[in-house]
Amino acid sequence: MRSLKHPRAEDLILSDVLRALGDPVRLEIVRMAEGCDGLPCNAFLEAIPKSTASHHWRVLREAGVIRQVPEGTSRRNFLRREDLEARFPGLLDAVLGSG
Amino acid sequence: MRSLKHPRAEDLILSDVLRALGDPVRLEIVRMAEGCDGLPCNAFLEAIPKSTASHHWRVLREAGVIRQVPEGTSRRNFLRREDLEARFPGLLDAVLGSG
DNA sequence: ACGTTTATTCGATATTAATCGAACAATTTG
DNA sequence: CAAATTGTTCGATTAATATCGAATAAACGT
Repeated sequence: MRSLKHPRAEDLILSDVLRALGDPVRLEIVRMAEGCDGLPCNAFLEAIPKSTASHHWRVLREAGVIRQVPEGTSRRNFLRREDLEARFPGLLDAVLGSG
Repeated sequence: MRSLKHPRAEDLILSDVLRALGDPVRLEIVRMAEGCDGLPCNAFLEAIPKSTASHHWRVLREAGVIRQVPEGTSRRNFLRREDLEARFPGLLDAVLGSG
């Protein structure tokens, strides 16, 4: 369960980030992740099945929106605020700040 | 060729806007539209076929990113800056400002 | 009316993406 | 080692999207 590939900050691609965020479910995930650093992947397992959630976490990770850190059998999810800010200044704030 | 449906500013949906922008071709269109108010739809017809371009303009229009104003047999395309700014402050600038 | 210009719509195809159950993998704990 | 916990991967299905040529439509000029 190791080997989680994360793109480097300087390799983030804007259209990939926007597409990752351009899905209602993932937008919900990201909003939930805001202010909840270290959120586990099953954060809202009553709402959607494990495999679906896993898929969305993966899309977010591969786009560089979140970073996943294994911890036991679980893993903690972090928004890549600094990396996103460095590459696309103001973007994450704009996305999170909007109702 | 009339009846171009545009969503109202207050009805813009963030995930729709992000998905519209989350495509390399459309991002290119929007970047080109920046500073080129009134761009016609065939702005870069050497690059992509008419029908494909029309499709992308439509996605952008229906998401509320651009406004299309008929003018003769053509139509002028405008970024909906104010509307986007009112609904999602900082978003468009962040998208356009990033390399 | 006719042709030209500009753009949309249709139809078909191909690709990508979302969903979710079942099986599997990795880690921790007893 | 066995069981429990947490996620991933597989496989299948369904839905959405991208692409583009050909036909169509609308507005304009002559």
